[in-house]
Amino acid sequence: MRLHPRHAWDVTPGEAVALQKRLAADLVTDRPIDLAAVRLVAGVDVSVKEGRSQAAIVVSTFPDFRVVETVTAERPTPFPYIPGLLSFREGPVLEEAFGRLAAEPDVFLFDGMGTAHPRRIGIACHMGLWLERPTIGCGKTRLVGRNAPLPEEKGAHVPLVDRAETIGAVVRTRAGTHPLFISPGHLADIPTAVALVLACAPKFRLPEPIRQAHKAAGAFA
DNA sequence: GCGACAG
DNA sequence: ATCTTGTCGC
Repeated sequence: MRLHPRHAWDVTPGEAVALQKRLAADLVTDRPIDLAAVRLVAGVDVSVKEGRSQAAIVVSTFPDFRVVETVTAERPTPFPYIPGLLSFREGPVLEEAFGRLAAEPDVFLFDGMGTAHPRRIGIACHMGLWLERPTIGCGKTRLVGRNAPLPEEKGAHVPLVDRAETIGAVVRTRAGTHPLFISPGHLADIPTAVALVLACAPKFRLPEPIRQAHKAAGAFA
């Protein structure tokens, strides 16, 4: 895919925070995804083994999830894990993997946050700027925000709120399991992000594209 | 100063 | 994220 890099990744944590504040102003997080037009969805994930970061992007058809393309990339892990700065740890290897992608997915699902972030720019937002295509953040645990009790039934969702701002939604993709923290990345909005994630998780807690990417990322020794 | 803290 | 076997439950 053609990428649109906005800066180099070799920065200090302090510089990373400054970059996030500048980039956040360019995000579009109130645009509905045209769900009826979605034909291809991509799942994005990174695993780390012995100081090496391994990225996988798996593109599949929607809504039947048949894999049409898988790309991977691997390189030394360049940045420590610091809550709020995940992009700077996983961005470089993802950039390399995106560059190898031939397909042009209609939407990308990320393992991590979108706007549900202290500065409203999680990894799904950040890479969305590189892709200039709709992206969605799918966190397995909370980074920031509070929410009202979530009903037990599959499909239930409540707003995720931080500093009086609704930044995403807590979503029950499956009864009897922990919910997902969903938020728009770039070129998306909360309602359609939630709807797409639910459509991508007909059977398991995690959306199918992310399950496929997770499997691919951890599967190349 | 004391907690919280995506992957 | 990763270290790690068997085991409880649908």
